[in-house]
Amino acid sequence: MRINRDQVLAAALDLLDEAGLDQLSMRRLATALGVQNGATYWHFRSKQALLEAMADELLAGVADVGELPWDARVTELAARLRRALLARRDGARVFSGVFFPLPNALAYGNALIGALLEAGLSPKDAAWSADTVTYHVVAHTIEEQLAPEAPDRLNAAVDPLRHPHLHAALAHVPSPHPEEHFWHGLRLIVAGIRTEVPVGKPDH
Amino acid sequence: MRINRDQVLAAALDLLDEAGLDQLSMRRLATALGVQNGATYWHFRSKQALLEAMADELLAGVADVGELPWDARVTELAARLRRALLARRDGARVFSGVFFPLPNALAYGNALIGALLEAGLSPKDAAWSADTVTYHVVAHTIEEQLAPEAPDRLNAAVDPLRHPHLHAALAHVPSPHPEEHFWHGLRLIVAGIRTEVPVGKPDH
DNA sequence: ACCTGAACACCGTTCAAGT
DNA sequence: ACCTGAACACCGTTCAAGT
Repeated sequence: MRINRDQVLAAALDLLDEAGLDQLSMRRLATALGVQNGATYWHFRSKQALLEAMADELLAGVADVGELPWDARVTELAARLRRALLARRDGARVFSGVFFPLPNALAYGNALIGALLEAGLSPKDAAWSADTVTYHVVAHTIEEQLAPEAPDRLNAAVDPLRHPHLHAALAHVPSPHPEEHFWHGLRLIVAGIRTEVPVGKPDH
Repeated sequence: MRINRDQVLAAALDLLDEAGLDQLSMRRLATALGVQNGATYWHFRSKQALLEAMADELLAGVADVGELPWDARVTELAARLRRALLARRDGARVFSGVFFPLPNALAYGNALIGALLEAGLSPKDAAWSADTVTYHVVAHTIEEQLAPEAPDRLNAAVDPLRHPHLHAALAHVPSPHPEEHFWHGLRLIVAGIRTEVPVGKPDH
């Protein structure tokens, strides 16, 4: 059997969908490719390197947004990142285990910071606000992709007397409407960013 | 050798500090306790159960905040959660691998939602805004605890021509001042929450 | 250049048997 | 009640040897 790097990457992403991140092993991957255990190591020098390539593959095209006012651009980039992570099982966890410096991730970071600089933020505020946006996208999406298990255990654990406030909000946590939940948090953050945009830099 | 549940938990947290989450194995833990591999399984039915107990142990006392205006209380809770996660190596990753329904985590969630309900938010907005705050704390702290490796690889990967905006902000990402970075994002989120507090509910 | 075969040094978990 | 000893079914990684 003869395989190339792209085939390994594609097979790894397919195996991710089938088995999930926790069951994704180099040995199962080799078997799926019809090859011996050691063979994939010629194409990726470690499992970590493969996971990084997978993470960046997920982000293909995420940074390609058109001309928009800064706040709509920030929102669009966040939404595109979320959709990209949702496209594969455990996509958000794969991405968060890796985080930065591969091509598509860099393009995303560059586009997001660019929108915030254009809004009039300092480089520092732009970088930090970009992180806040990305933290929300990734953390929200991780929870969204884990959600299946959560609700029953939580309902059983919350004592209305000991945790009255949590109990009052229990119908909304974890959210049965992840899409709205996502937008709510993103709107909050963009509203917060807007408060630090200097006056005289209106966006629309 | 005779051990009890508390000793296993304490030894696990010490091993976490020494070895880090990735090197924390049930076998190393047994060895540290001077006991055979199977022995810890009498006290915790799985590694996952042990990690959950560790996560909740980290959060001891986090919810114990005094009477404060709602926004100061939200800020205080977030800061206390961050400090609790920073207290042990990889604390944020341990917590994020587990997330909810143990006693100290429930107390934290209850206190945070309580502050937001008192601000005048609906249960839904309170629950969702609480999640946004917690996402920020956890994601920020994970990155803060990983930081050692990140900066050089990133500097090498950013091409000033291809990523001009990212390049302009490179001194701030990853942040050399995690404390300020944390407060910046938290302030943003609290400012965003303030925009959805109904009028006639001033807090100070 | 790219794969096989086989090994090394680990894992989490289970469970009969002991005390 | 709590631990030992030993096994089961896995891991990631390396590397001489083959083609």
